[in-house]
Amino acid sequence: MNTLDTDAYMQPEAAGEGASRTEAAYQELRQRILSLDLAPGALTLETELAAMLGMSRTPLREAVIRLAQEGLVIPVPRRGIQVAPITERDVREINQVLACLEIEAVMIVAARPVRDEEIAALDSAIAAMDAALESDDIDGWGKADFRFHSLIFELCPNRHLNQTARLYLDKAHRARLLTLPYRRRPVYSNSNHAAVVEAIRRGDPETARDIHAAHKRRWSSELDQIIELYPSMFEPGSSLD
Amino acid sequence: MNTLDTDAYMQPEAAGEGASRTEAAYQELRQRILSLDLAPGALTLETELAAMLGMSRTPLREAVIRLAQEGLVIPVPRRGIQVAPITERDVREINQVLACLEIEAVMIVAARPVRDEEIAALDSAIAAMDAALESDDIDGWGKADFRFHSLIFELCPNRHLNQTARLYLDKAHRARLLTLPYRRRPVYSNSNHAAVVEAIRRGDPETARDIHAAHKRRWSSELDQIIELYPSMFEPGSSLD
DNA sequence: ATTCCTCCCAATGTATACGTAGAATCGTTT
DNA sequence: AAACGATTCTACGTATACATTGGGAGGAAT
Repeated sequence: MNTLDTDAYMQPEAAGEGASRTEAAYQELRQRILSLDLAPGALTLETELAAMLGMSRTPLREAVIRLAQEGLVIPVPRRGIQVAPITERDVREINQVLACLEIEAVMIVAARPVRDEEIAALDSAIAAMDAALESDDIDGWGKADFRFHSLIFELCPNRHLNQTARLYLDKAHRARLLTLPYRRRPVYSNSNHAAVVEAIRRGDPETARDIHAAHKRRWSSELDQIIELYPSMFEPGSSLD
Repeated sequence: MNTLDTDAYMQPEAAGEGASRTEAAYQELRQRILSLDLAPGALTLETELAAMLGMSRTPLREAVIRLAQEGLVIPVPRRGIQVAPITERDVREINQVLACLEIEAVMIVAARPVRDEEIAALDSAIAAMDAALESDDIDGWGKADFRFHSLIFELCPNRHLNQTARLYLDKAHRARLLTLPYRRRPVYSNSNHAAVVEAIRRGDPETARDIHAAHKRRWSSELDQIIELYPSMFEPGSSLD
């Protein structure tokens, strides 16, 4: 770390102590983008971002390159770094890929012996979803649902699948932050998830796949309705045009 | 120089002459890695790579970061940039993900109207595979096969799927460069591909999916045999896993 | 007023400088 | 001789300097 004399720009919290500045910038920006704290479509200059994060342009650029590779950011030559907009098309495409990966993952998980504690973790996530539904906590429901799907992928021994899926999971989550306020209460999701877990416990890949596929198909059409109802959702709030 | 048939360009701009040094380094290194020109597991210092490409460390690092994000390279803190090794596990995982994505893609393509010229392109790739098989040109067969699968994804309107799949296609291609010399003549692949194209032409998603799924399953088991026969294939001087 | 041209500036791409940390080497001690 | 310690040296992370280039503002001409 660079702690010679003028330590004017020290970050007191610094959870990730040993992490490099590049890594810190990457995590920070990623978090802000995924949480919509940085608005989709927003344009910011490298210099501004660097200043915002209290570092020079070098580590910032490296972080941005990583984010660009993930599709979370689009460097626009002379205008700045653009936070990836969320188009209607993106939402559909992302969910299609995610569904495909997730169905595969569910099948893989069900095809291998699963420990009780793993089942318990899944059940716990479903319980959290139920609880959130009871108290009309749609945000809490979203979090629990995200946790459930994360778990599915984590239980899957295919690291490549896991890694790629997480990327799409994150993107889907970001998109969902836009759609959540407009969704009706997602009642069937929970019973479907429970049925999938049951199939996993029984070690029944085909059933798990079918249930999950059906669930995904249902969600897809629900998404279509939402998109149709609120097409303005995806208007770039702070886009250049 | 080293121009393989993988003309997978990114969105920004064609990587030709006006490209930035970062872009040039990225393309060049990527090509070399995918063609096994840079051996899996090889360690090279940033300085050496920069010198090799005739540029300073800055653009080189940016290229390396992109490659690292794709999993083609692993920067090892004090030892250098490591070209991603190819483990047996990697091969299995990559093919599993790719199969999953490809089956989805085939279904999507078959579900939408396909123009004659698109069918023709697919047929042409299959013809090239046939011709290569006739003349025992296993390398030519690999290229044509790669082209066929690329086409499948390109005909798929889902850009996210396309992009992610291309990544896995490239990785799988790299792994296949190792296994190609050991493969028996892949006779059934061609008839399967032809059947898939036929299903696509008829607009029959389910059949296309089933055929392709069966094909992928068969290939997967063939791969298993190869791996079992030649486990030494995957041990260049890497020491991870 | 609109359009085109020119000039200026600022944002980026790239090179370089610099401090730090980790590894290897060499010397010392038991 | 082996183990431990100090020292040097090297590779990397980060900051900064610099050149280029594209874009926009302003002016002139129609």
